[in-house]
Amino acid sequence: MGKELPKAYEPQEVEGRIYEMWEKGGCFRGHRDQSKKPFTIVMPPPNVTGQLHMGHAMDCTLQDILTRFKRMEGYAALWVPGTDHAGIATQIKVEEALRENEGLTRYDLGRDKFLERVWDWKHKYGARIVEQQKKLGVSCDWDRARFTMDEGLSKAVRHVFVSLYEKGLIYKGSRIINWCPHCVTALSDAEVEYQDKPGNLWHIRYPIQGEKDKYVIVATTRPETMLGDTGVAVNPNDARYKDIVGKKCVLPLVNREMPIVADEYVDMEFGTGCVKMTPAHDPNDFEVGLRHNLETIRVLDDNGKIVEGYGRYSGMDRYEARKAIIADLEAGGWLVKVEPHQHNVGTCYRCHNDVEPLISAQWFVKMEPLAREALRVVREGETRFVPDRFSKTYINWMENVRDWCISRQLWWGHRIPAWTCQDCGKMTVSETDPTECCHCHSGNILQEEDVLDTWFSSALWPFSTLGWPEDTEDFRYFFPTDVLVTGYDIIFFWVARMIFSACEHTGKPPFHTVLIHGLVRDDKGRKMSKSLGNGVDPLVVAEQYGADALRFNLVTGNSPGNDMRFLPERCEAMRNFANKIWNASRFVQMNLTIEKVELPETLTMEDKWVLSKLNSLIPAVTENMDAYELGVAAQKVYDFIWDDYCDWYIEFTKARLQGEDSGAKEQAQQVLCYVLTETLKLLHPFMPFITEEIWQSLPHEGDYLMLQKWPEQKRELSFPAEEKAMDLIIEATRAVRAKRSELNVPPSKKAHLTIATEETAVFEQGAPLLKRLAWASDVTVVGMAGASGSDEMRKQGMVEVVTFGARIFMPLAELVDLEQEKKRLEKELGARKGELAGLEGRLSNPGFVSKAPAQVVEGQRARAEELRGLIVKLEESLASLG
RNA sequence: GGGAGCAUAGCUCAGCUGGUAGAGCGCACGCCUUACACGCGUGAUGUCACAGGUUCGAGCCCUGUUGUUCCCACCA
Repeated sequence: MGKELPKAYEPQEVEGRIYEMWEKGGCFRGHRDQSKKPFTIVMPPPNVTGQLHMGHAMDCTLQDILTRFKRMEGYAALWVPGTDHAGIATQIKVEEALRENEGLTRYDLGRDKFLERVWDWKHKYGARIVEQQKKLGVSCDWDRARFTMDEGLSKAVRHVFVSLYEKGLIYKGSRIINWCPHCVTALSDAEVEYQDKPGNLWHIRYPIQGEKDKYVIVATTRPETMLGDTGVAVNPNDARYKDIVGKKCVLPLVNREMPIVADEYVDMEFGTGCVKMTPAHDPNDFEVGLRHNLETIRVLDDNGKIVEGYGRYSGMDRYEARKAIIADLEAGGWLVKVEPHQHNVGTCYRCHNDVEPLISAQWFVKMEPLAREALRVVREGETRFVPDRFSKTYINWMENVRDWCISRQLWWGHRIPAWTCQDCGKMTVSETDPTECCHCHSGNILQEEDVLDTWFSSALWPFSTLGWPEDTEDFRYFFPTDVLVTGYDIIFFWVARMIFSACEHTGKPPFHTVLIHGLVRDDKGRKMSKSLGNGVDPLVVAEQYGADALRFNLVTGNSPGNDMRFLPERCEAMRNFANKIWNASRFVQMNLTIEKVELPETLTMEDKWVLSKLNSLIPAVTENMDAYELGVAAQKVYDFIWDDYCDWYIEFTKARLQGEDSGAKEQAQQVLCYVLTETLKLLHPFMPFITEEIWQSLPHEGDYLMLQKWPEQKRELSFPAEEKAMDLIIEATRAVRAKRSELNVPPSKKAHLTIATEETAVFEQGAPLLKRLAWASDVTVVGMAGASGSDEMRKQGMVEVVTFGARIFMPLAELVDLEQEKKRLEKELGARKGELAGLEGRLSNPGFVSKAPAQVVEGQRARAEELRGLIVKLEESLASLG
């Protein structure tokens, strides 16, 4: 207490210190407490590859707000942090570094040595992420931090794999999958991003066998795949090609004989109506091939190069081969025409190179049985998306989901726990490393080389982090978790998979609410990206404006699920807000004489007004929080602090604080402190640092603001009459100020106010407030005893201001331009009459009176009554001007 | 080809279950009114995309149109 505070808030000085205090105090720890309800959030684990970006900052902020709110509400709050090993992404990074620094590939090092390097990387960057998160003020339980490749989580992965395998829900098979030749691995469907790219449609002539000068003309966007063609298909209903179905054609350049088949798949309208079939490199062709027994011939190797056996093309990269093949087709007269064609190309979500569909032996999760329950829990509302529209996205995806390719040809990840016997060929799948074949007991077994999709382990995150599959106390108490907060961009990758995984393995959906937020874009609305160089580093912003300002920026001014633009000037505005609170607190602390905050027995009108305002703010904010309308909640607190507390209440108290009456002084201090303290609690989830810092320096009980009880509405602190009365005072203050401003009277020039009103009691009480805030030398309140008094004052050359509650006179008439004043009055009168006419129209409408809620009708009646009174006063005032 | 979002003040956006529009920034004028110039006071600015409909009443609900962004989908 009594500590001298700097004039401007310095977040850099405060934040680190406060965070350390919380950590030391164990404030973040989630304690199992049977007397409390748990509230659990698991953090979407950031990749160990990178650093925090603005999207993470938003994601963390939302989670932190919810966690802090629930913790204050009395829940046993637990927020589990962690990081993801991010298979492909991390492996690529480490490989790049290896190549750049040492000119080596992972193969040069070998699997074990390479993995050591990745672990080094993980330790370095994983720690950095934690540091960054702490700067934002996240209140997660660091003791429970997990990594997807921790021993416990790896056990969970093995357990799930074996369990699904034994249920027949995991299988290995040769199917068309998406292959990234750059990352040299298979991808799941979700990992392919489709982009419209300009390309060509090449029309190629395939001669019909045994018939001179007869051809079929096929159209293709990927001519290099022709090397793997094993047929041509036409639509069975296509009259043009009826006669050639069943015949054979010859593949140019390769001279392969291929059947011409009829299949419904072919669209007669597109291209020439003839389609070359490449079953090994196109998912549709693969299907057609199955129906017609076409051969599958793979012509691209894992690196996207043409395989052996194709002469000069062999060894060529796919793009090189395309050029060469087109050139040769042209030279041979096989190329009929080329037309530009926009087409949808699949690209790798990690490296953005074109993906090649190809046949490969991979592991899959059978989705149909798992999707059933995952659909049910969302359809029946056991798991709810906020905003609700995302449940449609989810359902639509889940309804159409295909089997999930989970094997990756990488080294970094959970190695597939399957061993093939070199003697009998049988597969052993086991949670613990087997020493012999489960079938023939031969010791000659070899483990699969591949690892699992990163998302296979993240899918288990909500329960694997709590100790599952062990039956741990944490798991029993904290699971299912409550809210999952994430961006809409990973609903398919992650949210969907967590839901079906939890349903399958724990029998429960992993959380009851999925809070979806949008992307943080740059100030021009573009995605922030490394290549554009338009990314804004949250830590730089936090350093400059304070983490609280950054957090407040990220949660206000946007609505759930929608993207937001990051505008630096908004950070400035939020920093100004922080500073405003800081200075309000400095004011409260100046000459503070109380040591304990207790509301006094007797309260003034303005005390009751502010308490009453606060009292209705509390449930409003709480309701918004419960409805996940965090931005609205924050905005309400902001408005209360700036408008009600600072602009009005603090000003109201100055008269008492600077007066002689020590009792009144103390009373004002009590109310100031009380309201500030309660407000700091409401603001704390949004701006944890500054609120804690201020709270610590105010009279308080308890150790930490962050562990205080969330405010509750109190019936005895609701004062509607005083709110109304103060409205009159505030309105009068405004009216006087407006008039003075209009007349260009500086605040230093005080004027005596004479207030004619029917609410004499209110204005007498409010006189000291008006005197101060309306820059009056003195205030005299007279009754509204007829127009005579008013006329008298007008005669004395007073300026008159008319409000709902009063006529206010001040001796500034010499400054008034009569004509302008008349115009102004006429304008206001016109507007007021217009408003009244509207109201009267509505009130005389039987439909409105009978159908609208009584409360609304009553409100409008009262308003009309007020307006009538005002209009009378305005008319008189106008008349007096002649 | 399906689905979704958005269109509100000069800019960026709020607007909860329908009761006649708000914020921040910017702009204009005036202020060092002893917490704050990262501030204070006052003010200007909107056919809430367009057209219909439901309703006593629509920025908000329904239908359609236009523009725009995104997601999903195997059209070679």
